[in-house]
Amino acid sequence: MDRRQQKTRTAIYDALTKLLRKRRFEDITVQEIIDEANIGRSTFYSHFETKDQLLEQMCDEMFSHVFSESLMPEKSHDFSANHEELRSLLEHLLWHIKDHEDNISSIMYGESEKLFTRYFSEYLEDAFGNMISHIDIDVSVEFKKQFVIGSFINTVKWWIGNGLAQSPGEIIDAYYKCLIRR
Amino acid sequence: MDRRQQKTRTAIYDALTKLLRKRRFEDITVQEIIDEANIGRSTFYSHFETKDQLLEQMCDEMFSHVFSESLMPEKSHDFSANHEELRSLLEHLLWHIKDHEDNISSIMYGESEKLFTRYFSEYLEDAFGNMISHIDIDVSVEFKKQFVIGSFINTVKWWIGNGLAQSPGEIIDAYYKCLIRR
DNA sequence: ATTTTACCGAACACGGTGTTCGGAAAGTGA
DNA sequence: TCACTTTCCGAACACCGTGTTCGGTAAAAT
Repeated sequence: MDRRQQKTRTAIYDALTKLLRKRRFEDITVQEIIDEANIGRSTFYSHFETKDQLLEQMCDEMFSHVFSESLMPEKSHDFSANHEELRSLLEHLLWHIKDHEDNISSIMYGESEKLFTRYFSEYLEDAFGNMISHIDIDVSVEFKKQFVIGSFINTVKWWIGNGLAQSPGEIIDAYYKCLIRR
Repeated sequence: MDRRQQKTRTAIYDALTKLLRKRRFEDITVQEIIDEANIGRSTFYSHFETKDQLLEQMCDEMFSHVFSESLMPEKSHDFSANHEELRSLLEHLLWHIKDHEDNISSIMYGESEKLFTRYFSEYLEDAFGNMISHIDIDVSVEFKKQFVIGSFINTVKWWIGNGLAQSPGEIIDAYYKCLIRR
């Protein structure tokens, strides 16, 4: 693969990441990205069809790394027997997020937040999967799913919004305490 | 007050409401609103400085009605003694939302969802207020607040997203079951 | 050395936003 | 009814951001 392509690609990503630290994606102009990345206008458009596609691809790359396969449990695994395992999976995930703090914090404001929520939901639906059906409350499965996953994502967003002030362990702890109430 | 003003104002609101049923606010053009409302361009801009201001004012009016003062408990009221009271307050609130189903459902997609969340948070912070500090879990007050309010808003969003399929009572029921776990 | 590929950037077409202004029409008050 | 005030109308305009085009240059691949 041509080195030139890689260079401009990362230049664009870096430029956008930097700009996202100061304003929301919607308010950033293609011209600004171009200037910051120090590339030509047509070069930008030969890499990305639109500004939105750039964001989508950048998020794609990042989130697929954060939620990497290595973190996924076996589909068939049964967490009901062992809550500790799910717990450590989630904590692991938060550590990954912490690793990408810079990028993620930038992305979490404005329109791009929704991409995060989408990815996160999909991932967690697998992660929580059969654990949810084992929660013994007289409420529809759909509602339970919505509640458990929604409140987790919420918590993570809150955590990120607060600048990741707590450790992943503390967050999972608090989340579990609120959810399980032993 | 001049009848003409009222007429164009409601014409604009109605037009936007109608258009919002089909696409997101970001994708709606001022020209479309004007055509739908059947008014002149400069008339639109004599009522609203920008397209965004229109949305904001419309939401302002609507949400302040949904979360109307009549629903607010006394600031000093202590819900800890009587969960039933908070419960009926929340159910009451959901009925109000159901009354405005048309408008709210439209607004809940796209950028405008955030306005809803903002209003809702502010309102609930008052409503839940001192109830939260009485939840006996070893977790910071900030976290509890985030968890309780966040999961409630989440639930309501989910409910709206599903076309308000359940009754307000059912929703509050399920929410309480998940939150309290007696 | 030749060919392929990527980059450059000025110029352009297009579409949406918000402004201006003179004239028409509707409301107000005597 | 007549003057007057307010609102509405809409065409024309300036402005800005998006995405395209194309001839030329530089870098990489063979």
